[in-house]
Amino acid sequence: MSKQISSVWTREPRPARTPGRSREEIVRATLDLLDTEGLDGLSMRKLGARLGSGATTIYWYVENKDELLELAYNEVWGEIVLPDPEEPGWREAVSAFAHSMRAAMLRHPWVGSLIGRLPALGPNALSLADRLRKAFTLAGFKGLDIDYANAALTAYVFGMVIPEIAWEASMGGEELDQESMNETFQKVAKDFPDLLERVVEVNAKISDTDALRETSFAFGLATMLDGLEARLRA
Amino acid sequence: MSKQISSVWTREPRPARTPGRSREEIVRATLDLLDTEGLDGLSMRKLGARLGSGATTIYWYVENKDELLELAYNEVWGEIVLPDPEEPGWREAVSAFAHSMRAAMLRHPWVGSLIGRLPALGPNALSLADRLRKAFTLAGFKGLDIDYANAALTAYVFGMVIPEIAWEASMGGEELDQESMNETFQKVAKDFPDLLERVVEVNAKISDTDALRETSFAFGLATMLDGLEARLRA
DNA sequence: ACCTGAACACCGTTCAAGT
DNA sequence: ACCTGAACACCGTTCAAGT
Repeated sequence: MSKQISSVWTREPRPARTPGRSREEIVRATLDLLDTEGLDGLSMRKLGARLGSGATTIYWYVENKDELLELAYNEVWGEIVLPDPEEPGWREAVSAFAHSMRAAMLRHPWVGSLIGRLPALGPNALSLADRLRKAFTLAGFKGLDIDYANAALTAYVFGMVIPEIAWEASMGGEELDQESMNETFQKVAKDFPDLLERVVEVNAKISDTDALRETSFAFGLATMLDGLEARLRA
Repeated sequence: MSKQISSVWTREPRPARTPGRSREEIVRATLDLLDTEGLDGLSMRKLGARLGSGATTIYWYVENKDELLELAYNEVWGEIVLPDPEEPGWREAVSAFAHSMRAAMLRHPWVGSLIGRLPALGPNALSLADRLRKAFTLAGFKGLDIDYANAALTAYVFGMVIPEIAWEASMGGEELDQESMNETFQKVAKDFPDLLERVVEVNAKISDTDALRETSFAFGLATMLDGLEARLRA
C-alpha cells in the first residue's frame, strides 16, 4: 500500500448497510443543491439541512467535501451518451458524444470549476473513456494514437464549454440585450478597435447568441474530426 | 447605463494616485500568493498581511475578491507569446502560441479553476485575441470563420491543460512512482479490463509522464491545425 | 453502527470610525 | 483620500458524547 492519488475512488466505500441515510441519497441531494444554487451554494450545513440531519452526519459517508464533489462529478459523466460506433460510423458516434457532453456540462455548469481541480476517476468517466477508446479503435487508430485522439477530442469539448459556462455565470443568469452587450465591449475593448468593430458587427448580424455558440462548437468539432481523419489516412 | 457584465474591466478604475499602496502592488502580491499557496491559499486577510496592512484595505482598490482574481488572471494572459505570423508562417506562429499558452497555464495552475468562472475580458486577453485574429486572417480565414478558428484553437489548449492541472493537483505535488500509479488504476478501473490493461501497458513502456503529456498535446495540436488547413482549402 | 452539537480555525464583506 | 478594527454571517472539519 504505497502512496495513492487522493480520491473517493481509491478508497473502499463504506459497506453501505443503508439503514436510513445512504451515500446515494446524499449524492442526489448534492446534485440538487449544486444545480439550483451552484458551487458556492453547496455547504455541508445546507446539505445536512436538506437531508434532515446534522451537517456532520455526512462525514460518516464521505471523507470530505471534495469527495462529495467527485461523487457529483461522476453523475454528470453518467449523463453523457456515446452511440454504438458500429452502426452510424465512428465519426457520427463521436460527434454525437461531443454534443452530448456539451449538453451535460451546460446542464450542470458547476462542473466548469471542477475539471481543473478534481480528477475524473469515477466509473462513469472511465466507462466513457473505455467506450470512446473502442470508437477510435474501430475508426482505425492504433496504439497510443487511440489515447491521443481520445484526449484531443474531449479536450476540445472541455475547452469550448468551460469558457461558455464562465460567460453565462458572469451575466448572473440574466439575458443581456444586444445594446448593453455592445456597451460592455466598448468599455472593455476600447484599445482594440479592430476587435471591437468586429464584435459589434457580429452582434448586429447575429442576434441569437445560443445559435452562434452552437455553430462555433460545430465548426471546431468538424475541424477536429477532419484533422483526425487526415491522421487516419496518413 | 443599462445592465452590464460584472467584471473589473467594466468599471472605471480608481484614479490611482498611488500614495503608498497601489493596485499594481496588490496584484503582484496576489499572484505571489496564488503561485505559492494556490487558490485556496489566497485570502483577503493573508493578502493584507503580506502587504503590511489590514485585510479590508484591499477593498479600497478592488470591489471584491473576484475582481482581484480577474486582475491576476489578466497577468497570466500577459505571459503568453504569439510570434509575428508574417515571418515564420501562421501555422508556426499559432503553434508556438499554443505551447506558450500551455506553459503559462502550468506555471499558474490556479487558472485552471478560474477559466470556468470568470470571463477573460482583461486587456491582455483581448490583445491576444486581437493578434490571434490577425494570424488567422493572414492564414486566409474570412468572416466568422476567423472567430471560429480562434475559439477552436484556444479551446483545445484550455481543454488539454485544465485536466492536466487537476491531475497534478490530485497528486498533491508529490511524484507518483509507476508502481503506485498502477496500484491506483487497478483499484479504480477494475471493472474496465481493457482500459486497465492499456494503462498499465503504456506505463510500462513510457516512464516519463511529462514527455507523454507533451507528445499528446502536440498530437492534438497538429490534428487541430491540420483540420484548420483543410478548411482553408475547402 | 450511526448521528449529534459544540467548538476551532478559518472565511468574505460591511461599516462606522479614524487620520 | 485612504486605512483601520470590530462585527456579521458564514465556512469545513474534528471530536467527544450520545443512541
